[in-house]
Amino acid sequence: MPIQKITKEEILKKSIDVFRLKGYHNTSMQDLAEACGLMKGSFYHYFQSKEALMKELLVGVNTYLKVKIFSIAYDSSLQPKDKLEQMLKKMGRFLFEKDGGCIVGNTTLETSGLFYEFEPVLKNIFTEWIDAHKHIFEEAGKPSETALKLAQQSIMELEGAVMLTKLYGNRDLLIDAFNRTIQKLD
Amino acid sequence: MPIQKITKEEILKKSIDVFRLKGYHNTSMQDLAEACGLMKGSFYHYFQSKEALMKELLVGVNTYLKVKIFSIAYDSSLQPKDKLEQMLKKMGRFLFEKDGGCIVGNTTLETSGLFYEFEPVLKNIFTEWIDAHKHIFEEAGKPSETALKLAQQSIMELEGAVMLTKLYGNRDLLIDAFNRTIQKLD
DNA sequence: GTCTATAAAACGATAGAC
DNA sequence: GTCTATCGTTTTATAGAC
Repeated sequence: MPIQKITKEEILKKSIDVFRLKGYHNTSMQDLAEACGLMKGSFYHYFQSKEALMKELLVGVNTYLKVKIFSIAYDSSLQPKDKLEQMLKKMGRFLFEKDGGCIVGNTTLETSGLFYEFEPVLKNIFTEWIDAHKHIFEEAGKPSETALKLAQQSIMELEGAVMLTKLYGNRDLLIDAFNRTIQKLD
Repeated sequence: MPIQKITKEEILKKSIDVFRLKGYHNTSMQDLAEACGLMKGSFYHYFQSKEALMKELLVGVNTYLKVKIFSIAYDSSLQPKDKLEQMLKKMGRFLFEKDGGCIVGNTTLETSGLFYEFEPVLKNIFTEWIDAHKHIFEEAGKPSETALKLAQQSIMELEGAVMLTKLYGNRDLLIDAFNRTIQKLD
């Protein structure tokens, strides 16, 4: 029995870094293989196709965000402002951990309208993200409709900030966006 | 057989539609050729490479935006609010004319950090866009630093709105972002 | 004949898949 | 490793306009 050099989870983790840096179409199986220390053919023992790999990766990101970040919005031991601050702090780490910006935003712009395979999970991520912010704004006393608009606005501004941060290499733009999101609680 | 089927300008115009729909890497010379009614080899009569074609295309977009849209910010016959409304209205037409969202935002997320060839023109577009908004906010009485932040915030929110509009197919998100930009004048 | 826009064919490289 | 398809690109040929 051959030894297992790498687990499926480790492949997914390494692949995120490559995809967020190079994009979906511009990343080859060869690129992923090199990042994982595998022969490119070996990938097909773990995943049916490049598309299936990307889809599983996005589902994993969805789970991570839901469990580790969005869940903070529903933690009853925290005040609204603390919730928002903690969420944004963790989101900042998620975005800045490696170069390349936001894998969710990048993949959305690159594939939505083309690959119906990715759309459900991408929509789910943004919907849960918006819902989490909405919940906090409601808890802070905003009417439901207002809370929704503020939440949508926050997420749009963050994704736009990530875009300009990636282009200009200036993280202050994202910090500003974080601060404005917190000010929306008032 | 006619000696010229298409002009360089027409090629650029048709290519924008393909690139914004399919993205840069996922668009093949074959795709562009079909959109233009040419053989793919014939493209090299007009452009040195796919990269050179994209760069010229982006420079053309920059010129279009500068002349047709950003210039409104400096039209002395208009009030600040009218300027902003006209700019956003024209930007909306530019974004919704065809499917695929914003060619500038799409290309930024797909190529910045990878292709240094595109970065100068992409940066220039965003800088001129932000400057135009900043100018209007200053004219409306905002201090320079405040005007800059409001301008950056507006552009980030618009690009984020385009992203979610592309994903959800719901243009109301962009309309809301337009309206909030106008409200920032108060 | 010369010039030019296009077609046609073929190149080496690399893609995703097995 | 090996397949086949397709990528971006290059080269060659051809069809009109002068």
